[in-house]
Amino acid sequence: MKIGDLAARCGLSVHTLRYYERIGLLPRIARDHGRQRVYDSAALVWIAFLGRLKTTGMPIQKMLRYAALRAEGPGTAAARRDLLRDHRAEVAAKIAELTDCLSVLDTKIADYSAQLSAQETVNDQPHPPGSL
Amino acid sequence: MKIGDLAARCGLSVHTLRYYERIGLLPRIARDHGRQRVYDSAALVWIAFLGRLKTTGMPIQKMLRYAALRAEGPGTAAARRDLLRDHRAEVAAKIAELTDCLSVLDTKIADYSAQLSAQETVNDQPHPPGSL
DNA sequence: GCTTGAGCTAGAGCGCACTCTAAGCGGTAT
DNA sequence: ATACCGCTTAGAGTGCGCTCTAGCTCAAGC
Repeated sequence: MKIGDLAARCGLSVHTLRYYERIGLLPRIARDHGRQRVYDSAALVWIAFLGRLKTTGMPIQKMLRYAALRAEGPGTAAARRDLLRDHRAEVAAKIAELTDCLSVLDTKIADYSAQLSAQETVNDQPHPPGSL
Repeated sequence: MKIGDLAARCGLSVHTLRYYERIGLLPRIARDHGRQRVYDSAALVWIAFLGRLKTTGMPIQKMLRYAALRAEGPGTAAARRDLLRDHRAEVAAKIAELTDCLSVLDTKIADYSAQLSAQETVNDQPHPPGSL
């Protein structure tokens, strides 16, 4: 698979794929005779996982630490687990925070709706119930 | 309340408060005789709400639209409600996305833990159960 | 009255995560 | 064989959201 194919499949741009490689997020990619990168499906799996980390707000520096541990081999499993545990806690906290904000938004939206339907009632009924 | 007091109370820096004002996120603030900003507690409430929007990932451009509607007066209640509804949907979607990622992380963490405890068993028991 | 600290403005600088450009090479279709 | 498309590199540029600096005024405490 060449870089354009991979880009189409993983949803990142060609530019971004080369950028990720440059900074060390992707391991060194094999090249064909013409020095063009050749990817295998493992790259796709790894990129998908990076996408999860990104979605959950992990900064690139931390992804790099994880990628470096991964590149070091199986001896770093404990460190990688700890890093993910740490991140998991952050994600859980973020979900709690968002859930909290959601209820604030709901209150605010309900307030606006109440305000608007009161306004509408006034407009629609110059002689509201009980005023006659 | 002067800008330093407000900064201490709302958790934003003095720089950020002036920046927010400059771009229009905060309404024009009253000044004292020496041209220093004087805030009232309404500013604190507004900033707290902006904080909620920020926490939930609303970009400044969208906050500016909301702030502009707010500054226009009560006639914009419907537009503001719609904007918040729209944002509420995004936040709910984000929560769902994060929750999804959380289970991926949990799986990954469990995999590492299983791997590690298998490793540990091998190390601890040169003659594991059944090998004698 | 003098120092010190806080506030003022305009504008420059920063960190992050891309995103794009320029200039050039390689392989394929016509 | 020529045109074109995708790939290559190094490095510059972008957009966001601050964050800080320089050079100044102002106000309060000693």
